Order: sequence, then C-alpha cells, then structure tokens
Amino acid sequence: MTFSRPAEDEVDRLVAAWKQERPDLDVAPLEVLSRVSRLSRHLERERRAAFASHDIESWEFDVLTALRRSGEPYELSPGALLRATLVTSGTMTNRIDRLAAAGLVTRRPDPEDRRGVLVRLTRAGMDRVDAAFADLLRRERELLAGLDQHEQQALARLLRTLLVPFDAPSDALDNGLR
Amino acid sequence: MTFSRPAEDEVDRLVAAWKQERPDLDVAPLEVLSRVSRLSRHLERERRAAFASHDIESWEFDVLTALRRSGEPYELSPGALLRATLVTSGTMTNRIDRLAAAGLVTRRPDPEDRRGVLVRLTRAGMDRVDAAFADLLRRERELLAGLDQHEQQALARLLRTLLVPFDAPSDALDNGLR
DNA sequence: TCCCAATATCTTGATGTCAAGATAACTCGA
DNA sequence: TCGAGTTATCTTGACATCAAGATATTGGGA
Repeated sequence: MTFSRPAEDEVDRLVAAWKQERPDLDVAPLEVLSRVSRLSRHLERERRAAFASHDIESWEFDVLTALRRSGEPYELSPGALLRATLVTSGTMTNRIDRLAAAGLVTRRPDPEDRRGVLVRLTRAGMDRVDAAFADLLRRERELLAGLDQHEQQALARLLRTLLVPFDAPSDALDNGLR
Repeated sequence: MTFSRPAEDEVDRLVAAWKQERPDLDVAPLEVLSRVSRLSRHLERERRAAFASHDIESWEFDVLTALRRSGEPYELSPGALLRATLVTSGTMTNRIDRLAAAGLVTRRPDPEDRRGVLVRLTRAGMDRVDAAFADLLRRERELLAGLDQHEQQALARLLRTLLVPFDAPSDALDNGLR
C-alpha cells in the first residue's frame, strides 16, 4: 500500500503538461502565480459559502469591513473605499447605492469638500459584518491548518514581498485605479 | 535620511487596523489569505495589460491555454475545460460560443458519447495563444524578480500545500463545480 | 484674481459570470 | 430489459463589474 507521497495539485499537472508541449519555455513563474490565482478563486467560493449563512454578499462584506476597521466614526469616502477594495469608481458608486438601500450604510455630503461624500456604517451594518467576520476567520483558519505557524509566517512574508510594489503608498507608481 | 526598512504592504496596514479595532480577534489568517486575494487582483490587471497588445482577452486565454497544453490533437470536452478554468458550465458554454465565432476553436459532437462535445483549437487559436503566453511569462518573471529562485520554490511549495485539498483528484471532496 | 489641471464622484452602456434548471444520453443493478 | 440515478451540456434571467466619459469642485501658480 502506497500513500502520502508529496501530494500533487492541479498546477503541478499543468506545469508538467507545458513542459511536454513547450519544452523551450521556462514556465517556472506559473509555479507561484498560477497557484495564487487558483487559490484565490477557491477562496472566493469559501467566502461565499461562509457569508451565505449571514445573509451578506462577498462584495458587501468587503466594503463593510473597510469601514469597520477604520474605527470611530466608521466613516470613509468612496475614494478611500475603492482603494481599499481594488474596484473601480463606478463599481463603488453602485455598491454604496445598494448598501444604503439595505440600510447598512448612510451617505452624506462631505462638509469639507463639496465634491466629496462620506459613507458611514450603520448599527445594522456593524452587527452584520462583525458576525460574518468572526465566522470567516474561523473558516480561514481551517484552510490554513495544513501549515504550522512558522510556515504561515514565511508564506506571509514571501507574499508581502510581491505585494509591496503594488501597494507602495502613492510613489511614482500608479496602479491604474480611478 | 531613513530608507528601506522592511517595506509595508496594504495588508500590514489592514491587520494593524483590525488589531486596534478588534483586539479580541486573532486575524492572523488574513496575513496569508488577504495577500493571496489582493495579489490575485493585481495579477489580473497585469494579465489584461499583457493581453491587450495581443488582441486577446483574459478569459479567452484561459480556455485556449488549457487546449494548447493538452497537446495533440488540442481537443478537450467542455467539462474538462471548466474544471481547468474553475468556471461554471454556463460560463464555459458562453465562452466556447464566442471563441468559435472568432474562429479560435471549433466544436464537434463527441463520437463516443452523444451527450458530449469536443472543442478543438484552430491554427489561428494556437498562434494567438502562443504569442500571448510568451509575453505573459516575460511579465510574470518581472513580477517575481523580488524573490530569488530558492524563495520562489519555497513559496510555490507552501501554496501547493494549501491548494492540494481543493485539487485532490475526485476524492470524497467535491469542490462544488458543475 | 483668474485659469487650468487635478480631483471626487456619478452615469452610461456593454459585457461576463453565476445559479438554477432543462434536456438528452449514459450506466448499472435488479 | 427496465428504470433510477448520474453525467454532460446548454438555456435563461439576474446581476456585478468595468471602461469611458460627464459633472462639479478644488487648489496652486501666473
């Protein structure tokens, strides 16, 4: 009986297939980046499942948590929200419309800048997001159970290195969102 | 003059904010999983940019590469394609329709199974995808330039561990795609 | 003070995706 | 041989997202 050799994932199979078909190409980048993409898709499914029981959608959660973690008075501009969630301005307008209609946020003109708007978490919004967040953390912890604490930290560090160039606070780099 | 302390990314700021607002929660899972999600979004933008110059869309690329790397005769069923690309069957039907209309694939009934269909890459589809793939690999290599080869392998290994439970070949686990 | 580029948000139209369910064909055990 | 359950694909309708551009406001330099 043979068991538990180093387990393969779909990316191992995908890379092996490329080596067969295009031995001239170095597909090493896929070992990392294909895994990031695929894992992200799987995660998104998990999130949806976790949220279903809390009557909240994934896109709602993203906006509400950004407000929640900003602290008192739980209020941010649409611009700050779209930078936090990596969506376009049109998408954010639409999201805020629907969250406001659901009573989870309110919208008011920014007294300091007449172009601006401030979006504020309501009590209902806070309750909703707190419950969902606790549950999400529980499930995410399970997904990470295959790695010990040290490995998780190593993974976080490596990912951070890749992320820094994108997140550099308003350096010369523009990530193209507006 | 102070410079180049261990650089922060957006997730560091996000985690710090949570620790302030909800010191009762252990948000460690976000260190890994938030980074995976955010990196994936950034990657998707990069892909779009890389593909724009090859007149190909990201979703087209995903389908065409699956066919390309499957080798002669570059032919797969829609079912195999949706498993490779992690989309639903409705999405795949739609994608194949449009790829066929663009002359990048053909569709024919499966002679072995009258429920089935076989999707085949055309010469035009192959040329398109090969050019785009070479370019994508070039750009992905740049994104990974911040990590040396050893670190990239470590990262790939850690990600694989997280992915295996999702990709386990048709074990008891069902990932919910159909 | 005036003007213009930059900023903040919203609007519009096209498009891709998903969930749910319909249809048809296959498989295997009784 | 029959039928129930499974499998493969497609259809439908709702909906979220994006890109591009419109509108209003601000701020800094001439």
